[in-house]
Amino acid sequence: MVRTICSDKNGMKKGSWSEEEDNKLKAYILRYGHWNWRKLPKYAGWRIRLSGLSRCGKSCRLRWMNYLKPKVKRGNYSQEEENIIMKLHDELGNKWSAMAAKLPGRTDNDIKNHWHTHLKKRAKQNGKLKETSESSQSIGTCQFELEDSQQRDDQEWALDSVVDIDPSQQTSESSLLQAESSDYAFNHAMKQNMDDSITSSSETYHADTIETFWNQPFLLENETTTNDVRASIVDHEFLSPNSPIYCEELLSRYGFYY
DNA sequence: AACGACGTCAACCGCTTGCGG
DNA sequence: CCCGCAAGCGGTTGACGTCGT
Repeated sequence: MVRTICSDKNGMKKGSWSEEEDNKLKAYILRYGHWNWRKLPKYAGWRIRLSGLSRCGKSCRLRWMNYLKPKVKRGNYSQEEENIIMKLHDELGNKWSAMAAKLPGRTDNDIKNHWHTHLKKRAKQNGKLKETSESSQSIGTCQFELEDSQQRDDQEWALDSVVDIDPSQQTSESSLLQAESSDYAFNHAMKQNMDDSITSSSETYHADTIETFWNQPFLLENETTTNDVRASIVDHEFLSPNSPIYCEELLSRYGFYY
């Protein structure tokens, strides 16, 4: 199922991601944001190719978007989700990203795969059914159900944006959503900081800081205190001082800090 | 048990789009 | 307006799993 690990001519690793790489990428993005995918691995691992992340930016982006990003659901499609995908495919064609936008937690890649492996056949069968019996009552009923479920899902998903969390955490989850919606501003600030850092006279210091990030061992929640972590995050110069909520939420959501 | 055919899905590739200089 | 770069998108690949013979 997974590709074997190999390298391209630039020494960039290809193939399946190891757990360690996942952890590093996740930790890096949670800490610094993804202000520039192409430069991410450069800043993150270029100087420390042997112990860092020797992946191209595209690969990093894909891994994050399809696998590591919070709230990404995989597999176990519900009947309603499948119905919606089929309906959307009817309307939109192979616009996987547009479909993903309407199916929170699902990625375009995942929907595409699910379509090709499960739903395409069903769609063909339905097509045949339609051909043989345009006015078939069963299909009419089916379409009603789809529209009905779509409306219901739209409502539920609006609420479900805050999903599978315990009620005591809902406030912070909402805050995270707010923080996520300001990703652009945050990433822009990050980029500014990074660009400044690279071009400034203190380049060595910043590069070393990032290098340290990749080389230092992961600290699990029980190895540090929340206050220490909070202080570490807020004190870190790469983080926007304007996004304490973001920091707070990373902690409450992931419970760790690298 | 062995083997081939088929299914699944993570990851890659190349093209398109959008944006800033 | 043009050019270059980065991100996004959709098609395709390929390795592993599963099933049938």
